[in-house]
Amino acid sequence: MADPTASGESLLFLTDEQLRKGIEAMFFAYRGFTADPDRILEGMDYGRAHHRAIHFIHRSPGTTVSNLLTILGVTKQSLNRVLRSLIEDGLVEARIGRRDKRERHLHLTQKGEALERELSDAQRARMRAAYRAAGPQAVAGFRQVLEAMMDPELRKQYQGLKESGA
Amino acid sequence: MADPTASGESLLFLTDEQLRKGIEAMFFAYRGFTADPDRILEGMDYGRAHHRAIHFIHRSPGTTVSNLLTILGVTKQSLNRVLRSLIEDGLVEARIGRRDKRERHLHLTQKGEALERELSDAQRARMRAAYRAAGPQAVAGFRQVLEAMMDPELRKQYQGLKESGA
DNA sequence: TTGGAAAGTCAACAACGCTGACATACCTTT
DNA sequence: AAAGGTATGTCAGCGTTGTTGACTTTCCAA
Repeated sequence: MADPTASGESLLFLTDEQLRKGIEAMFFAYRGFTADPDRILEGMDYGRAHHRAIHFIHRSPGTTVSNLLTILGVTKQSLNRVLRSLIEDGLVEARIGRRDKRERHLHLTQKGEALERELSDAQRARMRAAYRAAGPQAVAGFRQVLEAMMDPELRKQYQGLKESGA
Repeated sequence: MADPTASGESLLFLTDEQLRKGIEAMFFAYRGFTADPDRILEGMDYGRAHHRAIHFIHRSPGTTVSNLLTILGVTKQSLNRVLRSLIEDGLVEARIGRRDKRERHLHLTQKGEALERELSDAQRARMRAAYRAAGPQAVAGFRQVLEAMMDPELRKQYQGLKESGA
C-alpha cells in the first residue's frame, strides 16, 4: 500500500482511518444541515420532502413536475402526494402550460415564499456560521470535495442549476 | 458583525447565492454519499438505518444500545427494530452485560463484519476518489466546514469518536 | 388517426421515524 | 430486607415518505 514515490502528505489522507472520519463527518454534518428546517416543519403537516419541493420551486419558478422529479430523484407518485398537499394549502400554484397543456408549471404563492424564506433563512444562517468559522479557503475545498462526491448525472444537475442562477 | 479589517475576499463567500450553492451541494453530495451502500442493501431487507447501526457497532465493538442511541439520534424503539433483525439474521450478537445485566453489548459476527466491509469498501472508494480529485488541501477544508456545521453536541460525539479511534 | 409522452389517480407495500405501555435490572432510601 | 425511582431494553401500533404496478386522461406529433 505504501507508495514511496508519492509525497507522504497526499497519501496520508487516503488511509482507511482518514476516510472513515470523512464518512462520519458527512453523517453528523448532514444531521446539523437538516436540523433547523426539520424543527420548523415539525408540527406542521410537512417534512423534509416538502422542504425540498419548496426549495427547488423557489429556485426555478415555473419548473414542471417532470423537472422536479429529475432533480429530486423520487417517483412521481411520491412527489405528487407532497405537491397535492402544498397546493391544497395554498403554498404552491400549478399553472397549466401554454404550449403544452399537459405540463404543470409550479410557482410559490406569497404564503409559499414566506415559508421558503423562513426555512432557507435558518439553513443559510447555519451555513454562514460554518463558512465564517472555517474560512474562505476551507469553503473552496468543501465545495470541491462535495462536487467530486456526486454521481455524474447529479453533478450535471447541480452544475446546471449553478449556471442558471447566475 | 462586519469586520472592516477582514479581506474583501472572505466576505464574498457569504452572499445568499454562495450559501444556496453550498446548500444544494450538500443535498446532491449526500445522495452520492449514500448511493453505493443503498444499492448494495436494496434487495436485502435492510436499509440505511441498518447500515448506520452496522457502521457504529464495527466502529466501537461492545458498545451498548444506549451508546448507539446517543450517536444515532433516534429512539430506542426505532433502533431496536433494526437491531432485532440484524440479531435474528446472525449479523450482530448482543451479549448481556456482566456488571450491569440490563445492558446489551453489541458485536458484529463474521457475517456482520463481511457485510460491513462490503458497505464501507464501496463508501470509502467513493470518498477516496473524491479526495483524490480534490486534493489534500481541499480535504482539510471539507472537514473543517463539516465540523463547523454540526450541532455542538453532535460535534462532541464526532470528536469523541475521532479520538477513541486513534 | 394512431402512437407515445406527460400528468395524475388508486392501491398496496416497505423502511424507518415516532409514542405508549411494559418487563427487568439496578440503586438508594428507609 | 423492602419500597420506590431510574435506567435499559422489548413489544405493539401509528405516520411520513419512499417504492412498484395498473390504469385513465390529455395532448402533441408522425
